[in-house]
Amino acid sequence: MSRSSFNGVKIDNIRYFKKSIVNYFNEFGRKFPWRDSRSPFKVLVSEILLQQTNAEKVVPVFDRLITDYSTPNDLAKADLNQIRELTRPLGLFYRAERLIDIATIISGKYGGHVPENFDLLKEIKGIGDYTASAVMSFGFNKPYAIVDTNVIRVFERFFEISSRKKRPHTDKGLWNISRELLYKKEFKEYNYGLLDFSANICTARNPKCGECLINSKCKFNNMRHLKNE
DNA sequence: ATCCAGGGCA
DNA sequence: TGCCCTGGAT
Repeated sequence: MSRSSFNGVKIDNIRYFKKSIVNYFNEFGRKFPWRDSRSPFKVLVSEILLQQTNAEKVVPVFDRLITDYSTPNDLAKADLNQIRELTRPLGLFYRAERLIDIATIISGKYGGHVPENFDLLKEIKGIGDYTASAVMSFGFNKPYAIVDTNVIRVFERFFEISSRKKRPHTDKGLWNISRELLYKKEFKEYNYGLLDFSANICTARNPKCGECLINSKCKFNNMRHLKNE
């Protein structure tokens, strides 16, 4: 069995975890319009819209946005107020500017093509570690691991680890763990599965441990049982 | 009525 | 390190 460690804490059940997450996706994975296409631009737009935002609400906005502005060049030329109007239902109004700024850089500096390079993506203001990784994985079919707060929560609970960082998503150790856990054969299914599992089962509040398929090996759930009995 | 989760920037 | 903005939980 593969083993690793995080801050000195042993991590086991890695194989089991990977496989279970992929299985979860195959059975319960969510369908979203941005998951149908392998267009890096669509993936990028969707990830900007999804930040801090309920995925269900993003669907109609994404459809509209990607129809009216199907390329970075189109979006770069968009009227800010139009984009503000379109994204209004999602809140976080700075996103309208962010979308246009990102499209402008892609349009101007990269000839209208989303750069297929993690570091170049990160150079663009508005794209951080998570978004760059998501674009590489979902948009460019590259086996990049993802780390966001939801993913971290799953790791922390299942493996009973905990980041000491104030901002865990910047924790190098967690990124390393995530890379190790990445199921490289089906990394997309695994990454999507991780997101869906964290959104539907391993939620921040009131996690649905009762219907969780991997609860028997989950440290968090086992500890929970000990407390309640 | 409040509180908290949630990526990335300045 | 606070802030953006809203829904969901308490």
